[in-house]
Amino acid sequence: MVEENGNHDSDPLDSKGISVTCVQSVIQPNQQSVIQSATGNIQPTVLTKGNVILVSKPNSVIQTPQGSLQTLQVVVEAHGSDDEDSLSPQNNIKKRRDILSHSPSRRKIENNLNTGEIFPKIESSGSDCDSNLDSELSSHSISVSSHYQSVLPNEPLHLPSQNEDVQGLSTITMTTTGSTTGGTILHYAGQDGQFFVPGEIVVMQNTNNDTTNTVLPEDQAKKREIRLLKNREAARECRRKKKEYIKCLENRVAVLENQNKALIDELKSLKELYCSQKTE
DNA sequence: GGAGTTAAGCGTCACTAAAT
DNA sequence: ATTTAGTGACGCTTAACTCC
Repeated sequence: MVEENGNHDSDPLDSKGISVTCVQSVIQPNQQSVIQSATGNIQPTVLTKGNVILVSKPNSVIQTPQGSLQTLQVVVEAHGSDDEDSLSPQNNIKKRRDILSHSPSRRKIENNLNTGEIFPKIESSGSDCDSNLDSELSSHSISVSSHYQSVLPNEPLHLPSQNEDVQGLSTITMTTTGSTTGGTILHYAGQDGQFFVPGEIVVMQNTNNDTTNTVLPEDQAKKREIRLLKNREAARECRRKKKEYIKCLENRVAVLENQNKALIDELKSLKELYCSQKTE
């Protein structure tokens, strides 16, 4: 709630979102004071010169033994790490952007795919249901470099080399047998299993030997879903903190400007006093 | 009222540092 | 080495605003 501190090491926002911070001297009392926040908490605090009073609630008040009251603005400041992060080497940023420019967003890829009408359009509305569908679709699609092979009924189905151990594709030898209306019956070679596939069959063949995401197990999709959910919440929290940080910086600017103005006025009056005493 | 612009917010991806 | 949390960047949507 209230912190009096002289160094710059404290975290601006603790894990519970309570602002605890310190900035350079905004208020410099040199006697014992009572800090009273708007919530009514009273903490006797000794303030030495150069320290700072920060409150997380607006309209808090400082009360000195002399009885003078001072309404405070909320001032919260993050420690230097944020600024340091933003000052990372230029080539580092360039590198990142380079990578990003060569790695278009998933949505973009989806749009490209959608124009080919291979997949149903994926709506990104953020609902759980949609994100399920989203994750499932992206889980089961092969990489962008995959190509597609159309198979017509009664035609032999050409799969990747059977020597390749491509999970879910080459390990299953299939032949198309007699087509039924609007679909094809597929048989697993050497097994009794068979299933009906309505419409034209499209085989997605992975060309880069990446076997890991050909078919993702259910728990992998679930993991992804959890990761996305967590990241979504993390992003929300991150934005909230950022907003708060910017607000606090703006408040600090206002306070420092006021202080600067007061100091200029004080200097001016002292100069006048000095001049008048000198002329006497 | 429709078109264009802008700012804010969101979800996602990629990356990093810290924790395990 | 792997996992996790935090964050910058990107693309998208939407609301508010301005101009014609």
